[in-house]
Amino acid sequence: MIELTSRDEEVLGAVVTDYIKTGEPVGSRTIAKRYGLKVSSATIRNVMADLEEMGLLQQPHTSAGRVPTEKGLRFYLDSIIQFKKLQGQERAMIRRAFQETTTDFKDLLRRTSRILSRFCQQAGVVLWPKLTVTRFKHIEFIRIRARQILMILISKSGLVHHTSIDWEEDISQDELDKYSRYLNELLEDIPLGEVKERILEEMRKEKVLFDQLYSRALEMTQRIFQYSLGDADIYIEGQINLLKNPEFTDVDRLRRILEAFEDKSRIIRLLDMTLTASSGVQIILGPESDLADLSEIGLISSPYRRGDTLLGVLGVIGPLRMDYSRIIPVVEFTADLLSELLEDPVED
Amino acid sequence: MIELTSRDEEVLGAVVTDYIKTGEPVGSRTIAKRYGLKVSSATIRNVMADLEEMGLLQQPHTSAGRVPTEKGLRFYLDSIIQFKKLQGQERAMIRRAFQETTTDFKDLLRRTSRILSRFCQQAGVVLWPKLTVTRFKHIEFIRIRARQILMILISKSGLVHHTSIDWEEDISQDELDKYSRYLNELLEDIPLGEVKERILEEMRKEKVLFDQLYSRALEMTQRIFQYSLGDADIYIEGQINLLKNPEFTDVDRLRRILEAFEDKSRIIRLLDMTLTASSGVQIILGPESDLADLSEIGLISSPYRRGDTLLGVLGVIGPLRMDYSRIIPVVEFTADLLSELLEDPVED
DNA sequence: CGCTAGCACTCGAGGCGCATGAGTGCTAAT
DNA sequence: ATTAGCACTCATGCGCCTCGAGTGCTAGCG
Repeated sequence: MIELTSRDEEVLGAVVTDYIKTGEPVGSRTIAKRYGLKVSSATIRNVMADLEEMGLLQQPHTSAGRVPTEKGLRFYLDSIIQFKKLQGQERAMIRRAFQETTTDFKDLLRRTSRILSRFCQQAGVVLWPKLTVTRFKHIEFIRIRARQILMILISKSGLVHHTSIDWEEDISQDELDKYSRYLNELLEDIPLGEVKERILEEMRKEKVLFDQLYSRALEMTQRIFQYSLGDADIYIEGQINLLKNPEFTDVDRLRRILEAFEDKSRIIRLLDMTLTASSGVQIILGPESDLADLSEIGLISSPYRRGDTLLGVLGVIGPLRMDYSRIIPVVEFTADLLSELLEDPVED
Repeated sequence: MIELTSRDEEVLGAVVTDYIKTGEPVGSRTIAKRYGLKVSSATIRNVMADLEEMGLLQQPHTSAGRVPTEKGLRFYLDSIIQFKKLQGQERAMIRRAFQETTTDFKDLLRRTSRILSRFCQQAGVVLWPKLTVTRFKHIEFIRIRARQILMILISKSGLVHHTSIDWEEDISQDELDKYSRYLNELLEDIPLGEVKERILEEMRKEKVLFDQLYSRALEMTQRIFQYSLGDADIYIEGQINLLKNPEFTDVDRLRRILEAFEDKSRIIRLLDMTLTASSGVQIILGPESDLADLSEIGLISSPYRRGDTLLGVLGVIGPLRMDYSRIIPVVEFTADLLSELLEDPVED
């Protein structure tokens, strides 16, 4: 563990703050003048030399100012940072942005992502919960044409999921309706994660009991649950904001990053890392993530929930140099707000 | 109408071809040497001077080669261009890309968009058809909680659309089921575009006939159809490919364009322009579109259909300087392929 | 009369040198 | 321990120059 005197911390804090603001290496004079330290620039220089030795700062070249290293940034985030409290006005703005709210779940998440991106001027991201955490509400089979069946699954919270499947034999709509009724009863209120087991269990019973009348229904459901559920998905919005960061004027660098976004599984893994941790805002700096091509970005994230169950994670992705002191409160507030919106008004 | 000698056309064609390939202004020598014209560079120079006078070419600065103007490009596209025939191999590749096909409609369109972007190394775009062209198949109301109802609408082709609405009074699921049954019968096989009228008509009847039993169902449906349907949507994929074009290394320019993409209604309008024209590949050059911020891009598009009905438009968006001779066949082929995939295998 | 060879001219791109100044590290004095 | 002072470093920007790709024009050729 690193031990710093309070002056060291002040200096490190000042360097990070200034660097975040300007994007330029910070010199000793600037700090002595602008950050209310009661010492001369020469002293600052000595301190900075120490910090450099500790690996918290670095010099792009000999005659330039200092820039925080990733380690220095991490230390700043862990120990020194002071948040800008969110103004009532800003809170109101975010709240208002949520106002024109559809009741559609996916829309809500996408909008959240957009709000994050707009308020932080970076890319906003929302991890869409695995379906498995929600409870079964309703299932419906619809015969689209011969041997093609559309299945619609609705969760208790109003999430709609649909897949169409090809089935070997043609099944009439009447028959399918029977299946629906049967399954709706069978699966009532079961968490979607447990449906598979429930079905298996039932299949064993059925085989013996009433002559496989519904075994086809069970098999069908089984097959559907096999694939399409399970996997999480994400919404990334406002990637264009990343273009505004001077660090990404280099097109090649930017492209590498956006290409990494293309492959969403990477980002999902990144977000998953923060999902395990029970709560609060988390920050992952690219280099810590061990994910190639993501080394130049940072993620500020917070889980959101409905009542007691963790649903997913939302956050902001930007360059390592971003205004953490402002974005962190925004992310936190947004997560709270979203959780609040998801709270069932009346549960019955 | 412009009249050109065949040599003029050859020269113009060569300039455009070379410019498209290299992105650099083209000099007279290059053309004389590389494009099999049997005349000297001096002659070419004279021809080019003529073409410039006609507004088909222009010079970035006095001592540079020529670059086609938008007018020149248009002329080239209308009269001179020769398509590279799509190799059987390429066809096979595109076909294969479609292979791993979900039966989900939206997925299919999104994938199409991605395929276009990948094969043309530009942004792919697919206009998602207005729901109104398809026919009614099934409707279902589900009570999510008190006073919140989820409506699911399924079209004959397996398209799923859902919205949730807040209703003033609480309605029991049993009651809602009645509505569903009633409406399913009432609206059977009606084009979604005509549902509104059908409902209005029915409302008039109902009011008199059986005591407004279903008037609530009608009103509900009415309200839903009011909003959420009707509007088209698009999938744009592979915007990152645009970064590869040297004309977009200038970040500001790129940002303007991507911001224009953000506001999808603009692009929709652009695509709509080509939807009216009954068929075949169409090309719109940015400056012709009268849409601000889109002046630096070109669109190559083709409608796709199911059987006889036009469903939507797909295409490729890129800089004005792109490889039309290759992209046009790709777009055409893809549109055909998609139409083919959408063809109902067995209609019943 | 159309084509071409030749030539003078234009002008952007890129390389070089130099001055500038922000910033450093070190040393000696307080 | 802090600071003033100084010599040193090096990226940046500017002016200058050269180079060469490309042009337009003119005169001569078939």
